[in-house]
Amino acid sequence: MSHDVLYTKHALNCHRMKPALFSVLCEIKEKTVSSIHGIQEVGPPDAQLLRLDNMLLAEGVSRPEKQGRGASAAANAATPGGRPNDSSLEHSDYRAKLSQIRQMYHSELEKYEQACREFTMHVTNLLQEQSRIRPVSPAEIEHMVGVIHGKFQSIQMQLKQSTCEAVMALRARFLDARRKRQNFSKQATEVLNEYFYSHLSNPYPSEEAKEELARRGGITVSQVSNWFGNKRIRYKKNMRKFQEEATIYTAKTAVDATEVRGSGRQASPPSMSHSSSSGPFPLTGPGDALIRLQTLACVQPSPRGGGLLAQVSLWHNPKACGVPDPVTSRPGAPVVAGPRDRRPQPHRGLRKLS
DNA sequence: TTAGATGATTATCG
DNA sequence: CGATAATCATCTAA
Repeated sequence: MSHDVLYTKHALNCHRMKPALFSVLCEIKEKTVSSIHGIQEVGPPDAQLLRLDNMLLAEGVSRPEKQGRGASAAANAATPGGRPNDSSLEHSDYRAKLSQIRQMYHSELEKYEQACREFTMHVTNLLQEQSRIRPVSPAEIEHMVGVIHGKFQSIQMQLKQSTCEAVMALRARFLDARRKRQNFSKQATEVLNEYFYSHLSNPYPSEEAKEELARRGGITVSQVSNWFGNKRIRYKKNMRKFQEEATIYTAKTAVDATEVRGSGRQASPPSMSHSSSSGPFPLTGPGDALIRLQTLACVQPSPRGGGLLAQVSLWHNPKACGVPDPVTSRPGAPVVAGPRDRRPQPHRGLRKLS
């Protein structure tokens, strides 16, 4: 059958009317060429594609499949605070999964490019073949190639899109700090509680105090802020739960004070290199004793409502002492929406990758 | 295995 | 912007 094709083609090429046919085709083409040029839809500016490319590059999914075997393992230092802060194990897990994604991405990309090349070649050959029968300008071939590349590029964009989503999910999975929360060290909680209970009347450390606490506890300043935020709210929520802790730490500071005052200093306060004007920490204010009295007042069983002392203002908020009001608080009440409108919160995790 | 403790995040307010 | 209140997700002791 291919003989037939070859034969007809050959016959056509040698036909005596061929030049005439060719010129007619040229004429028709001349009329329709404007419409071809009209289809100049070559491309959206591709801001989206650019963003995807940038992100893939930033995540290390694109080009350089770095093979840093051997030397990279030793380069894992401790956090500035002190503890080793693990992360090498999960980090390797993360990198393994990222590498998997990258492999998939590259193999798919390679497949697409291969297919694109083959298809382009095929079409080009076809057009060149036809150019002997009908007029086909190089610009037209160029245009066809451009169209093909555009199509394949849109396919690649889908690939990049899904790869980006996979990487984002991976990042969210591993980088969400809540997923690998670690309790603070004894030292850190000690330092924080010490400050909190010796400043019960105003447990709002200044920025410098936060830095100092962070340094002494081996944690970050924002962790100090988080801790104080949590502590204030939870202490206020029910103070009876913290009574024991309070007595422990207030007693501790009291003992420390007497020790320091009595024998010069035998138990050296943890390295106060920071002898600024305000000193390490301000001494206990006169209001703290009162607060402790409030605590004790709340602790008393006092079966009917909180004690009278419980109404004294605590920090900024004049209400709420440890004992929840039996009238207004309904532990078993149907919590449909709660006092705060929590929306469905779609896609927890895609935040925070700037 | 589970309930409570706890560090971090989110939404909202001044 | 920092504080608060609620909530999430993990850790830990029983």
